[in-house]
Amino acid sequence: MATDSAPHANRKITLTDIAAACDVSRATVSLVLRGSPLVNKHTRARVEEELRRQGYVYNRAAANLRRRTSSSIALVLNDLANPFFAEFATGVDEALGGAGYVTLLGSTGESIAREQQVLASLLEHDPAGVILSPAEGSTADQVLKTIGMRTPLLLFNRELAGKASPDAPWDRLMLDNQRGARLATEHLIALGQKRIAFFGGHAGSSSCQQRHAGYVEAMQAAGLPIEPHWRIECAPNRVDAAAQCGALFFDTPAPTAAVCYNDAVALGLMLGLYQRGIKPGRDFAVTGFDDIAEAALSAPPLTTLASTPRARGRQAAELLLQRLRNPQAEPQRTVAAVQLVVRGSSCPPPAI
Amino acid sequence: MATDSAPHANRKITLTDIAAACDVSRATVSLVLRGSPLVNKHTRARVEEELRRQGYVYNRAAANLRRRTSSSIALVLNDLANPFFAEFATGVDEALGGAGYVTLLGSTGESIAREQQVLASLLEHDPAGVILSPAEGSTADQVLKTIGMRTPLLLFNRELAGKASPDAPWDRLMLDNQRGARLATEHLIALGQKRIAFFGGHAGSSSCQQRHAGYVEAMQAAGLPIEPHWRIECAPNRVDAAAQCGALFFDTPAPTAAVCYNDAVALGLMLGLYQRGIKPGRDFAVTGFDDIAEAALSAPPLTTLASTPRARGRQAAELLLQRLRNPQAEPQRTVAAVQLVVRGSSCPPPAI
DNA sequence: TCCGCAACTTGGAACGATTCAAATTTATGA
DNA sequence: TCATAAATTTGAATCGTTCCAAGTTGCGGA
Repeated sequence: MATDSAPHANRKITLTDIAAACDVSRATVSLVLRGSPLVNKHTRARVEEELRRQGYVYNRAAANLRRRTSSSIALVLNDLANPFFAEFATGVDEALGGAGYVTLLGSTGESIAREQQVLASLLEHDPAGVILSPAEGSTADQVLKTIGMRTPLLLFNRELAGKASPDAPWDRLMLDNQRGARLATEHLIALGQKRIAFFGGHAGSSSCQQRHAGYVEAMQAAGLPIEPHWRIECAPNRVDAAAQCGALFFDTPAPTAAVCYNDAVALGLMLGLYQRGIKPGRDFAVTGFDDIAEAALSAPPLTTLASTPRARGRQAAELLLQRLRNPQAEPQRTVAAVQLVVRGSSCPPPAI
Repeated sequence: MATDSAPHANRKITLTDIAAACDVSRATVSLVLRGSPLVNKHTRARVEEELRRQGYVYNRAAANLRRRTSSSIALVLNDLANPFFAEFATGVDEALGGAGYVTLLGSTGESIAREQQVLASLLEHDPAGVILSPAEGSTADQVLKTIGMRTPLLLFNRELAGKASPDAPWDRLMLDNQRGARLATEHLIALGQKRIAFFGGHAGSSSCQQRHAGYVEAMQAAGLPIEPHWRIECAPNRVDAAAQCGALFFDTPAPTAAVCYNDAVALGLMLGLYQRGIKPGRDFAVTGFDDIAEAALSAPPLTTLASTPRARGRQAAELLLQRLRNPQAEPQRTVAAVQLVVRGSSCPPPAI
């Protein structure tokens, strides 16, 4: 039995309906809605009662139109299905929700064409700002063309390609990939490792380049040799990593440790090692990057770099909100620290 | 060097600007925008050129206001950080994007209070519909109160609690938990297993109840005994599952197989088995539920039920879009089939 | 009694689009 | 050449809200 207060109506209740029912003007109802101190206590009570009674729902779109404001932020991700970005999105939504914004979601699946479409479509909804983790190969010119200067942009995780990129007028939040990989490498070196490979990722990707640079930095600082064929590329997933494992052992002496591009690659590599009868964490040291949920639960648990994606999401949202408050400030580049988490997969080299 | 066509302007270009520049009325520009055949070919070209030149961006909010339409759908998830839901969200966004809708995201983190807030906030943006995977314990009354009848709702994954729920007027998309667990159990029975436990999950959760029911169904159909202490509860994660492993072996003869609540539990159980020197897939059969990414990569690979969350996301979007096209149709309850994926973790019982 | 002031309240014009009936221009045929 | 039909174009109202200038009311003091 439906009560009167749960109307089956499909026509939506507006300010005008409430005003008519209370015999006041729309202006007054509007003031009540926004908690203005101007309205009489008694009037306010009457109006609020009526709002409740009729089940009024505020129409933010109309208000935004009139006030020339916006209460949404577009979040465009290259791969929402990836747990890292799912966590990131959760953090973004958390922080934006707290600030009264709503998240417009767009997932591009690493397709540049779809990125353009998604951005264009979301922009029509007039977001106050955009958080973009670009698809691989996405260029600054493209993004500049669709977003223009009309909406503040915060770039996450990857730089845009193209010569326009370096001095493009947007904010950035990046992970400290280089330092992270350096920490991992230094950790292995401190354990006594000398023959250390860099395993996984595509040399084309900017994050892979940065991580590799950190590895090189630590190796050189320690005066250790960097064998070019100890940099092994593979797609950033477990399956391909497991398949490429053999490439580590083409020549002797083979490496006894590997700094991996990320956790997925590291877990895949450990799988591949097992299959060859090599026990990671005892015969061979492995480090990852990201600290995904499984890292702590693998056998052995994975030494890796925690980037706390949810916190990064919150941070991204904060940075963008800050930009909205202060549109004239200089573009800002923020580099988020990552933290080395030592677990069982890293070990000294086996005694000869 | 910024060109004239990439204006640094912050004032937004509207129909009126274009109309003025082309010396036509706003009505004409509007017709051009929507590709009406009414406008003269020559006029159209002129207007389109000007649109491009000024970098006009359509204001969908204004159009929606006037046309009393909406071009967004709210997606509210109990746990976006969970890969299952991240995949689901990706599927939803994919399908909605294709249909010209934009996704308004909300994540509730299993908090009922936050669910209310998020729903209320998203509703103010006037979505055409809502897809909700409710937080555990969320009730039909609450949801009915915030959403009312004003917006079509599609419920995913979980039923709402409360007596109002059964005949509440919304559509549902559920997984076929019962049949899935039955298939897994039947598969084990076909392998010759007789002593089969049901492992993991909270007996309170509706999905766990359904899966358990499927297990019972298959056992009874095969005339096999169901030992009450062979139903072992644990939190749906690896750590707790591994810890509870011992409970399987309290009495003899112990079970030789387990139907697990989900993959996380199954993987944890396998870990626990290893620790007791029992080799899953040889000494003990294990099945999971969900077919998460790691299921195929564990050792042994996990026999499980694939629920293809991305496809479910697309399906959810489709169902909601269908409802929008036909608001008067009867509420629909859809049960998505799950598919048994046989891998190495299921095996015959060890020879006596 | 009248004025001034505080405390409320309100009409009507925006915001950026769409719609439709009506106006205008162009084309057609006798 | 002119009436008429066809092809374009347009003015003004409208969606649901906000904002501002101006209006109303009641009250205390001169």
